[in-house]
Amino acid sequence: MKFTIQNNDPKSNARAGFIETDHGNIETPIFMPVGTIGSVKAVHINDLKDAVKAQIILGNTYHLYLRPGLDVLEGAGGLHKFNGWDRPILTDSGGFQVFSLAHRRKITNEGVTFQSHIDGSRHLFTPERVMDIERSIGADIMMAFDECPPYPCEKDYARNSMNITHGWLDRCISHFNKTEPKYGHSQALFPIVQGSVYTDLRKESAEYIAKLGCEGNAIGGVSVGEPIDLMYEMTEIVCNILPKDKPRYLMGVGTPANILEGISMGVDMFDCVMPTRNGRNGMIFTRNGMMNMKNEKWKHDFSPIDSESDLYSDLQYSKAYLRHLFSANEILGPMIASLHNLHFYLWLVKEARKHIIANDFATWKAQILPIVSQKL
RNA sequence: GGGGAGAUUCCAGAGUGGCUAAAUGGGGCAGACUGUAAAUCUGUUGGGCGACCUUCGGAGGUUCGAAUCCUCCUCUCCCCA
Repeated sequence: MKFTIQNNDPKSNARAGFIETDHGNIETPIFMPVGTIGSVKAVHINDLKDAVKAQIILGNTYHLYLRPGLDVLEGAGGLHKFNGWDRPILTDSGGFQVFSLAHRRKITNEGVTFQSHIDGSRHLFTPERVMDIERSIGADIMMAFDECPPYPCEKDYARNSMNITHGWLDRCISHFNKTEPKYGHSQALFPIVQGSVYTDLRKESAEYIAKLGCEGNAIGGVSVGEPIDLMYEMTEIVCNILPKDKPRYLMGVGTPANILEGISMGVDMFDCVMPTRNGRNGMIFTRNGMMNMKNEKWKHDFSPIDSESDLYSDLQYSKAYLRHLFSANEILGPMIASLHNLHFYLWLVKEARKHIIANDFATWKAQILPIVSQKL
């Protein structure tokens, strides 16, 4: 994996670049659709490639390990072959599930004992085990196994959690270096900065990770319910410490506004369930603001879903029809909305990239941010 | 023609003397959603939007008090001829 910066925005820390992987290049800043269980919910691979123009998607170690399981994934020849996505894939390590499935796990220095949310069976995840699983999945970018602390979180807990994450990280790197990719393409390992909302912990964690010289670095433990200003504050602190010549990944973020702010702080990669989950729940993001397509106000609005978009379905279907699909609980509604939202998110980062290269990102951001954030 | 059951708030459907503006479900309306246990979850749904007023087929009656009891009327459904 190789990261090249093409241009730095003169008035912010935003930068445009590209990442080269064995499955193709990724232009940054980039948004990565989330495909937890090996599928970006409600969206076909073909649409993801041709309509959304997604460049990289996510998978999740914990979920894929439980189902379909490693025998199936290895039998298929890795996740790329299994789901037909031949572009880059990033796998989250299951660290977020340490947080989201908090009531069914136990954390020790050794690792985490999980109880499966599917059948209640117990599983032990250690850093070594997670590296092995991510090797079996075959992601181009593997995330280190971390603990994502909740918010709010006492400082003592946050410090201890950060130290555990750092200890696990050392073991991840060591095991990563001892093992080989299984499918002939190279894999990179990204460590994850933690430290909750405490500036000194965040600095300590970022400095710890900056020294390791990994191929890319991630900021975790944000977007877990903390005030947005705190998220921005932590992101900024960490970005200023992480190496400039390596991609920075802000995990789990976020709204269009969050992404624009993140880019201006120097973040290169984002992922979030919001475009797909909110899409399934009837909410769409557009360059003119956010719309709840279930609302009565669209009932007789026969104009295209998004007339400024170049996505076929945005022009083909009307707002009234999309509202009807949601009212009738038709599966096509979530499909159209998810596709639309992903297309918009990818459009947004592509536009941002264009303006970074044109040296007017900050101006453009100031202009578009209030517009995309409003409710229609 | 004979016998029986029933009419409840947008719909379906509980309720059978006061705790009932009325269960529950559906529908409607609105909100939430940030490394996905999510095609999910939450709120609200007579009016005035205060301690107030009008509701449970219609009219009358019993009672301190009725959606709930009585009388008549209207309509619906079922069974037997």
